Amino acid sequence: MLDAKLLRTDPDRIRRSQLVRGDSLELVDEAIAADETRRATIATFESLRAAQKQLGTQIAQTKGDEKVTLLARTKELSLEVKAAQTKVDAAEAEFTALMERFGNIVIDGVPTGGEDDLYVVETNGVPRDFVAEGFRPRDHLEIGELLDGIDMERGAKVSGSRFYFLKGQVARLEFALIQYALDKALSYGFTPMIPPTLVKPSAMDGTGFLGQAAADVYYLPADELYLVGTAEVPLAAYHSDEIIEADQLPIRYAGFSPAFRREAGSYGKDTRGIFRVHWFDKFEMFVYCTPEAASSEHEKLLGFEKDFIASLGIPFQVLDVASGDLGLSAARKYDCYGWVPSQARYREITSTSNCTEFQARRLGIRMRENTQVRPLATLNGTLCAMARMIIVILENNQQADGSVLVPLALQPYMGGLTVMTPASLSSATAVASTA
RNA sequence: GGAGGCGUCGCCUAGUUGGUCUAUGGCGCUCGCUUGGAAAGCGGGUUGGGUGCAAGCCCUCGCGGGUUCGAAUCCCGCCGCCUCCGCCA
Repeated sequence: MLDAKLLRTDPDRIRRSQLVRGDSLELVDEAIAADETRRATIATFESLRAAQKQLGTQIAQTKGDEKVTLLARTKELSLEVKAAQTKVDAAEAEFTALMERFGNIVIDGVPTGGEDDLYVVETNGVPRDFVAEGFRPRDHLEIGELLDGIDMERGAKVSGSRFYFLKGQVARLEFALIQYALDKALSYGFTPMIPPTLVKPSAMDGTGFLGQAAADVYYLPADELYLVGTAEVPLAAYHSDEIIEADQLPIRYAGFSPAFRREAGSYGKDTRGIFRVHWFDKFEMFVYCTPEAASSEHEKLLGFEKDFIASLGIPFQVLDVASGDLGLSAARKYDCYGWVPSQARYREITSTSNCTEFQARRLGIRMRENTQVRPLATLNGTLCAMARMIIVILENNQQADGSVLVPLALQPYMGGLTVMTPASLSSATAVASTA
């Protein structure tokens, strides 16, 4: 939600943002008109209501004939107040409906363009040269199957397409990632959280996922609950309708949860393996801070993501996401793309968004600074999306025989295991390395 | 799931025969006086939101409807919490 005042004080700021987002400019004028209508109806209502109150006070103080005289006047006034109230409700509803169609104001400096415009900010690490090493890199599914660690067929049998089982060594790899991510989050100063995965419509809507992204969300009509696509939703709604003292900020949570996505509109896209799935587990960072600190917090979140990815030895790029591809809530977004050898390109593995006050306004989250109460800023960032991190680990660390070296950082979390080995290879190796 | 009770401005609380409730008191917080400094004491302030330069005005007693000239107070629905029972990781 945008600041309604901005419509009156600086509509051009909104227009500029709409332009680079590729969103409607007419919407701005419609909203301004609706705002004026709304304010007029409110003014009418308030003056009528004031008159009614005054009359009511007089009635309470009088008796007898005088009271009867006063009462005779009240009925009509009451009807007028009710009519005015109805108009206010209608005008407010129309205004709100228009306001909810606005995406967040894009921060100056965000590159303009759409989904296909990739602005690479930096490249980190060097992809392995498999040609020089003399073998064709397998893709993650092939490796996963050799390790007897990813089972798509049974995933489909049990739950349908885009579902999977992680098994044995790869399941263990996820557990290691979870534990490692937790320790990393603690070292970054985050409070660990395990949030609910089913949320009410208000939480889903407040975080901006019921707008253009609504078709991508699982819904349980019998219970009026949504399955979250990210822990961002419960972590943002956690402080909804609260006022937080400014000296408590920033608040940093790292939430672990499953993420459910219908992937509507991505039929036929990334159908192989666990790159694009209906469910995966994820460690998500979430920050509440002052609007003034939002940009620097955003850089910090990006820094944590880079540190995490680099610590696992994955080559990656950082992208400054173009204005037209920001989604509803983000004012700026950085994606980290990890190197995927089988595709010989970088693919998205993490994403961090600065939502400024946009989500906070929708969710009623404010901060008190001295005597002033105003919306705060919220930011989110992926610490570790398990499925995709498993993909890049398996592919980047594979060896010619199908075994996979465990990243040094994860070895302590896998009981010292240094290599994941296909069942077809000598079991002596596996036994020796787990010992 | 069944039965009953409750839901007031940070916390606790008054209010329940509908009308000056523009919501009482305490705690906490805060400002001032006092003090060498502090405590105590005394005095003021303290729910949020909208609008306005301001004074002010309007909204807000879990949420949403209704009755009424008028609702914290009466009625209906919903939500949440507590107690007991049933079921169950």
